[in-house]
Amino acid sequence: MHMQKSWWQKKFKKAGLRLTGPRLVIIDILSQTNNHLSAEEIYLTLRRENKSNNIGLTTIYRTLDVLVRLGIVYKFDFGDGRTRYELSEGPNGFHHHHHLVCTGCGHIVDYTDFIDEEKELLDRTEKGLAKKYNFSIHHHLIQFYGLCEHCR
Amino acid sequence: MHMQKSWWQKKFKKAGLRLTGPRLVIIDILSQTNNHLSAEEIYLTLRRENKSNNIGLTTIYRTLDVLVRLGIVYKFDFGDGRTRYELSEGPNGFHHHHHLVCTGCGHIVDYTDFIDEEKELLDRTEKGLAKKYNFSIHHHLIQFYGLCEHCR
DNA sequence: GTTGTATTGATAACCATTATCATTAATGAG
DNA sequence: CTCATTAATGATAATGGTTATCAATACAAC
Repeated sequence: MHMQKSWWQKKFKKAGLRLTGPRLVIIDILSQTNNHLSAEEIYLTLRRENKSNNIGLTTIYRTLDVLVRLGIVYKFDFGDGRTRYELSEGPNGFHHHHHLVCTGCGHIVDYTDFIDEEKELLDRTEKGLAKKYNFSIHHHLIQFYGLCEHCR
Repeated sequence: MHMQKSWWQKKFKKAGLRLTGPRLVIIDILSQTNNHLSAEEIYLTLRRENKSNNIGLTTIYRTLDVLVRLGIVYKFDFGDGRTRYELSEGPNGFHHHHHLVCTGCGHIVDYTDFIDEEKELLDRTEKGLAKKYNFSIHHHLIQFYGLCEHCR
């Protein structure tokens, strides 16, 4: 009786990488939250929840790197001096969104409004750019910056 | 016989900031290039061109910070571990563009294609987001990532 | 020119991230 | 299941971009 492999387990297999304890735990942490965690936040969450008290910070960084390379996790810079990460796909399938960043308090809004319109234009732009500049384009980044109601 | 004040000189005045030698030189460096310079690159360019051999790296960082606050310079993270800067407006007026980033070699293409279409959608999106999430939005960031022909 | 104060520069400190390397554990063969 | 191979881990130290400190300097208003 075998458990169904999840989407990311398949990616690990295909890349010839091992499915280790720390990697499972880190993906678990990321799948439990809607926040955009930094490496240190993942590390602290791990300790707090006793998921596995002895995963080193180094391993967190290395694992995140692997996850980004496999496309399982997206990497963001919101300007607060630390890199932040989020799962590219939730348990219920893709959940494509962009970000609205408050430059006052750092609050992040994940918005899905306008995504369809944006997507249409982005696809077109992407194709045009790829052809004109001879690039193979993998992904894009859209962020809006401003002040939220509290920081106004 | 007075020299006409440039657009950024007015911004300094309005903010009550002094127009110092180092600040003039740093803006000059930025206006001489189409590249996206890091603080250290500005520092080295300065030395190389003997613009003023004794401007400290600290001053570069501080000045860039001021310039960003005044909206004279835009700040970017292209994923190579150093912040990069470019003038928001060239000597010939605005020159709005977005960036295409090669994740292989770090090469950056400033593209203006599709900007008009993008602008229309972005304005609309911006208004919608501002209203729905009660933000005052100041600027946005769009980047495409991929591999250039050499890194393919 | 004088003066008050913002700005500067040398230095040290900071802190997120990466390199090192001996130890541990996932995986596949038998 | 057991073993051997080798990828992965974790403690520690190192790296490197950026920021804090503080005495010295220079801009700008009078």
